[in-house]
Amino acid sequence: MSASPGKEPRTERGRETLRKLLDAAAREFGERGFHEASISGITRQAGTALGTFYTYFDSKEAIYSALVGDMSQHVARAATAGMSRDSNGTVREGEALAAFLAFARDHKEIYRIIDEAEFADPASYRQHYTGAAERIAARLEESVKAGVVTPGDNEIRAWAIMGMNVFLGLRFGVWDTSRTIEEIAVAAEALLSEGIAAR
Amino acid sequence: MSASPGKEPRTERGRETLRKLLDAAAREFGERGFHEASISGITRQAGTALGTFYTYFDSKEAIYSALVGDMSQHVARAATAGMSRDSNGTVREGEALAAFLAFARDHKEIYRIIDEAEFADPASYRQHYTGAAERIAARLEESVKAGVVTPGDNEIRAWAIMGMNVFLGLRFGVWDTSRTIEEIAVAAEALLSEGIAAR
Amino acid sequence: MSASPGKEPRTERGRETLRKLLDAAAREFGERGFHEASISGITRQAGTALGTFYTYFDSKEAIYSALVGDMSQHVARAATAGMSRDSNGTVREGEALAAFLAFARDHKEIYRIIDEAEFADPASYRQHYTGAAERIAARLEESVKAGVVTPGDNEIRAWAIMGMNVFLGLRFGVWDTSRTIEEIAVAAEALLSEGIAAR
Amino acid sequence: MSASPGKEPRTERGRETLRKLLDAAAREFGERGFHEASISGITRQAGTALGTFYTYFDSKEAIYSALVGDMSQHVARAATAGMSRDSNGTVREGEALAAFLAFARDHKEIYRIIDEAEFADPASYRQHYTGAAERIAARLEESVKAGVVTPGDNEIRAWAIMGMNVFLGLRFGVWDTSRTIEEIAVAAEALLSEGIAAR
DNA sequence: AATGAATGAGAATTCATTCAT
DNA sequence: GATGAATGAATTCTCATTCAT
Repeated sequence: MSASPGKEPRTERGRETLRKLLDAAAREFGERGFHEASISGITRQAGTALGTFYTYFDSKEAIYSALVGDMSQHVARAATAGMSRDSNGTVREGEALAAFLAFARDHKEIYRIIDEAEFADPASYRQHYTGAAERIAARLEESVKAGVVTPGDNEIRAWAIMGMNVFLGLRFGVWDTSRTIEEIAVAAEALLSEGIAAR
Repeated sequence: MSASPGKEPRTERGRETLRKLLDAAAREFGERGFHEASISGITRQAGTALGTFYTYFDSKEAIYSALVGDMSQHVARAATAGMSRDSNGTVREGEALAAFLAFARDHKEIYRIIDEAEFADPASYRQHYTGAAERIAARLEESVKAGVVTPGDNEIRAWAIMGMNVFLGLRFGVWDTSRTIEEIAVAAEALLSEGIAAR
Repeated sequence: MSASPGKEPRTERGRETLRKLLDAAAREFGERGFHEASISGITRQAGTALGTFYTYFDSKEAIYSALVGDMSQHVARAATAGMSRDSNGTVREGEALAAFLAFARDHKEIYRIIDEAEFADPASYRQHYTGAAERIAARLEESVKAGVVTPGDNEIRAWAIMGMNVFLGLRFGVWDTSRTIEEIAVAAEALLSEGIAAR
Repeated sequence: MSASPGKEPRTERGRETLRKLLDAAAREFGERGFHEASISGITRQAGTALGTFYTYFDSKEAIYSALVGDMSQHVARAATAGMSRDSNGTVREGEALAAFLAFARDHKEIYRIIDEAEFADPASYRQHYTGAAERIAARLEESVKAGVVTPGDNEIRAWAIMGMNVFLGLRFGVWDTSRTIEEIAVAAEALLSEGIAAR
């Protein structure tokens, strides 16, 4: 399913091996990073022979790309899942941030894998963040229509919000977990809804 | 000055060679990224012999570290230089963002170099962003005292603002320059000062 | 029939598969040469599964050998077929060359396959050229008896004639076809019958 | 001198190493053929480290190409050297053949290296044989002017003569040396000067 | 200080062949 | 007979680092 073109497994046994390889790759890339990771490390963790890797993937880049795509979906799903059905506006963005922070704490390797794509697989990296920004912008659009968000340039806002989330996730999700997620999310939502200028 | 300890140049000629190596390294790392870059690529661009590299640096990591430190200072100086003497509060942050965007457009390699440090030299990466966040937080503190910014958790705010800046810089500084810097800075400052919630 | 010993097909379906493999091998070896050719390339072109190859052949060498033998027969038959029933002497050799040139133009892969056997399967190579030389020598013998060719060392002559044919075939059959076959054959026959020394 | 571009040695020590590599390559390719030969085999025979190979050559193909060029010159020089100062016409061609046969007997590896180039490095192969044919054609031209050779298509004749020589060299120079060189050369010259048709 | 040759560990990739289904 | 997944040895090539001059 995420094998290289022409290398899709045709039997059940093949599908199992492919899955083992992808799982092993997530571990290997997560632990060692793209460049330090090795195909033989992946197959060792997967419990297959070295050559088996090439039954399903063309190269190290190919499996990495497949993986980034996979994980990008996971992150998107986690953020969406964190939003309550009927919230909108800055509240909804706060929920998304909280969900993202929780996800980052649980899946530190995903952070590493997606962000290293900026250098190892730029196309996937761009696609991941462009997609995320578009989803935020679409939510803002909706909220503007609903009258809970002021009109404005939602593309710029979306990239600003995403940047906030990513850096808060790195700082308070991955590097240091001594603060509660609540705390971070509340502060960020306040900034987002009312700004910080004294009036 | 940024040579490895014990390898500082002692003559004028030595200082020149060191400078040539650092400039060449900025180009090489900027063009090819840390892992694809090679020492021989650096010395080729510097016009020196391969062995000369080790007269000034202990390793590839060492010169990379030196470079990240260098660039980190440049970025900080550029942001500071963009702020007018007597501005404060969100206005000052808007000016810092504008200055940063201008710098990013002129020095696209900084993203490649500083951000890849997350994987190639995590200590420098952390130091760069921690330093930047501290400077933002300190400015906010001042502004709170001056009464132009509401009291709040300035550490969280600082990381949020920094994230905004970094992603706006990547999206509208490096990837696509069809929007004016003004436009971006104004929208970001509005978000920052008043938020986006309708009242 | 040309399968490896003990692997001859026993059913009609088997005979078809064998034929598909041999045809595919001619294409694969012709296009890519012995070393670049791969079993999987052969089975891909044949439209069979990889493992099926080993139902009929013991190894890559085995099918290559079978193929060289096949082609060797084709070449011999083509040369013979070009000779008119009652010609002899140098006329007959001229006809054989013309037939060979026509064959080479139509089957450029034979050079690639037969000549590469010098390195990939020396026994077959030797057998091919020794056989061809013997046939030429036998024809010369006949012609000597018929009084149209002067007595002489027909083994040496046969190898000389064969060398001529092979290089004229490569140069004017495979590499460049701007000259007519007639032209080449006439010039070669003249050389062969009267030599080139002025008298 | 025959290193890959940009890899020419700059010191005496370098020139020595390059020479060792080329000599080792001639042995390795001669013994094992292009495909069976390995870089590590070459460096083992040369007594250098594996990596040293890449100080001078870009690839296995590159050193092979350099070698074919080298050997092509050797062969040409040997054939020329065998011709007596004032001979011409078919006599001269007979001398060239005798010289070539002697050379082939002494340097069987050269035969193998140049002929395998048809598959491993076609450009060099073509260049080698095209050059040889041009030299023969030029000699014939001269002899025609001198009145010792009849006018005719000297390009076709040259390729025919070259083919004769190559196959006689393979058969009676490399495969089997039970006949004397004299014997072969005399028979070939007779064929060439008077042809074999009875009159 | 500068030079550039030498080193060798390390990694990706290929592919003939085997074998269970 | 046919299938296609699994195997792993073998090979090429890279490059940071050392060192003699």
